[in-house]
Amino acid sequence: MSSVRVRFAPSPTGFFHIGSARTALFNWLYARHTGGVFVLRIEDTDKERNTEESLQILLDGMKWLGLDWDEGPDVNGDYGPYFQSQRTSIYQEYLKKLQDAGRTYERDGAIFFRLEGERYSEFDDYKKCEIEKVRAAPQVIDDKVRGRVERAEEKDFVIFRSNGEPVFHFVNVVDDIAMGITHVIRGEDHLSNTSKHCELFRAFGAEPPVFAHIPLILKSSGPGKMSKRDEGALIEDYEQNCYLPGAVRNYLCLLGWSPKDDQEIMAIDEIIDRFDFDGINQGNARFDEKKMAHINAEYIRQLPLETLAWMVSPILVKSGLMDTSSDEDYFQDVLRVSQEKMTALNTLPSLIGYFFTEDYPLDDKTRSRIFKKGDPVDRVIEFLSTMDGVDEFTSESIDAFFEDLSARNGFKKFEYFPVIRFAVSGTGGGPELLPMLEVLGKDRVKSRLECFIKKVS
RNA sequence: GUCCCGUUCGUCUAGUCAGGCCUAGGACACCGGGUUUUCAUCCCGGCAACAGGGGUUCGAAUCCCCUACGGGACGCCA
Repeated sequence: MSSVRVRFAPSPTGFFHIGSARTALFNWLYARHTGGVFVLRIEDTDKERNTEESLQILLDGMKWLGLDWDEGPDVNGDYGPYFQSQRTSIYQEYLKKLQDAGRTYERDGAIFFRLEGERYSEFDDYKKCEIEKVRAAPQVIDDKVRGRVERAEEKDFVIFRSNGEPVFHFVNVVDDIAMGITHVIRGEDHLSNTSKHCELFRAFGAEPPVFAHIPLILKSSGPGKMSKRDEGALIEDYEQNCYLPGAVRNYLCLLGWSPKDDQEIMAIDEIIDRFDFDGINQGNARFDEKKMAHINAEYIRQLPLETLAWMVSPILVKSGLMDTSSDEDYFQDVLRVSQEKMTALNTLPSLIGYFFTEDYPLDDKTRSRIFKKGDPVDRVIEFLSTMDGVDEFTSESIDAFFEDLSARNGFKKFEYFPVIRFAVSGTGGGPELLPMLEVLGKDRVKSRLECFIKKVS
């Protein structure tokens, strides 16, 4: 039995940031690795930004990534409620403890937390004014990622605003105590807050949890950490763009954590098994959309055909290429020959669209390439006029037919292939030609070739 | 400005804690070749890094110090 309790404590802001998602992921991985409990706590004290919709985006994102929580919204636990907006009485109770201990005072209507130590006054270059400082004892944390970090807080800080609401540092610590959180895994941007939090833990007579400050995700180019405006920063966009959640999750695992051998594509169970603090890096990681796309492509190509089919079907329906009455066997055949060429699901309408419509566009670049030397249409006419001789329309028989044709008239196969591909698909790429022709079927190929001849003549 | 954290190919990283096994490994990207007589797949090859300077040591990517650079925090935001 494990006693580990970790939490992810997002505040709903209307989007699910990739950095938050990775923090959630690392907490989740650690909980699953240790057999501990993963708590989802919603920090919704900022009333302005917290709407029902914002919460939904967050929960959807968590579910999409497969990060299930053991306690939190919709999942009852012994430490609820899990919305900070519903915990005001708990905060009042804890505030009273500090007040009774003489660790608070009021100024300008706000309640401050009083540090212990020698007080003095100093000009603050940052705030450009004289402020009261405190020589407090340094708080030493034994960070699981960074090792020993020592920092002294030097100013009293607000714990309740003048409007009566508690601030982040206060609720965060109180909830961690009240919810029995044992390990706090969060972004490095909180490292400097940790001395504040330790002061509070100690003032409450509680031993601080184990801290692990994970590196931040930096924008792919330019300075600074990833912000919501950067390309690829929002989890909901990946869902929108038909990324596979497992691929996104796999990539996120690799940003700031390493299994230490050269493995990259890993099943989630294996990652859970191998995930631990010593695999977490100290340096920040720069986001790389190309690598993300690469891992997504690997996942797509490994997908079982049935799974691929139900993922792709709505995409094609949406783009108007397919409807519910479409031929299921044909659809599966198309996917079977095309899967190895796929790199992204949202580009599928352009990659395999021609399988589903007779009104496919002819790519200009390919057209000029094919028509550069001589008139290849003759070849199409020739093939069309003799293709009735092919009984079974399979890769093998079509291949044999071309061999035969070549032997008779002296043309090489490659003098037929490009133009025939172009004629039946309008593109210069795609699956291997012969299997593709087989899937399209004799009738479709024949009528497309006829149309093509009319179109280009 | 003050405090905290960091720094290995363009990028993610292995190697650092326990100094010799490192001629520094893998992956993405890029470049070249091949397969596929197509391509956005696949295979092979190539390019490319220990931030700089001082120490310690027989020996330093690895330990120590300094500098530079990067990141973060310094809110009655979270």
